[in-house]
Amino acid sequence: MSAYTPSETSRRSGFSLDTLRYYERIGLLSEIDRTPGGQRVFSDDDLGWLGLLRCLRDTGMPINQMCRFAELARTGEQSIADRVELLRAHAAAAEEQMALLERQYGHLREKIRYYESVLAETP
Amino acid sequence: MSAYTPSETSRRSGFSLDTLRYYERIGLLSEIDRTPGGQRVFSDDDLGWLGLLRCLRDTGMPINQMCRFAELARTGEQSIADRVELLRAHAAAAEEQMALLERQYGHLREKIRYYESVLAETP
DNA sequence: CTCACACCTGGAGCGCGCTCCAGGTCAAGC
DNA sequence: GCTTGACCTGGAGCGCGCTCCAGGTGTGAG
Repeated sequence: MSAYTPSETSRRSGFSLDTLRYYERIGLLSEIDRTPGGQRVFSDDDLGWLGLLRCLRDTGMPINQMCRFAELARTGEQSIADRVELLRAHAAAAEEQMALLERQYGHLREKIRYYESVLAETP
Repeated sequence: MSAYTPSETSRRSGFSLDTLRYYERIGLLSEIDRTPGGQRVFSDDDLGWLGLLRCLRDTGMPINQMCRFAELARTGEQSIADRVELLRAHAAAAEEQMALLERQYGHLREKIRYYESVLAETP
């Protein structure tokens, strides 16, 4: 169970220092340890949680939904069913997003091929 | 070569009326026909262009890059090489985005499975 | 002709997700 | 002990991509 400075945590999580503080302010991060002087000390658990937040962000979950998830997580084991439901709903949204992205990516490739054919015809 | 009212165009393109006007203002749409009274009349070409814009948006291209693309498109055939280059760069970005999304989606599914196993153990 | 509703313009406002700042405090190396 | 650089807080500001508004005009049905 290591301890990490804010900058180390930023480096490892990929969130900026400001973002880490912001996340704490809005309740996405809670109970972050402090030195006697008041500076944050992050734990492996915190890094794990940040990894989950990163995963949710990268798959397009809006902040307020992440807050809801964090809130559930704070209530302990009893909320696991709710949490898994939230994650499943989000996974479904991510699937739709991936499908849309792939479809439009296909159109994009078509468009590129079309332009290439125009280029080939008039050299 | 049909003509479409703004609301019809909105319906078909999926962009709101406000967005259509906004796109015209910032130069993403140009030369939109008008009635003698000043109301917009969209053509099939416009709809096609809007389809392309939709594709670029959905694959995450930022507005200012789309503006650059639109600008190139206005200069005619001579810019096709530049346009195709821009699209290829964007396609590469979209590929990265898809890869990230899929990776994180995988983590999400793992997390869900983990929660499900916790649920299964303590019923 | 009238009415209702779609549309027009310019500009302000908004929601999101950070990011930056001022003005201070803490901690580690010399 | 001093310096230096990392860190603290509260709050303001920002960039993006729209979205909304007020106040007015166009247009098509009846």
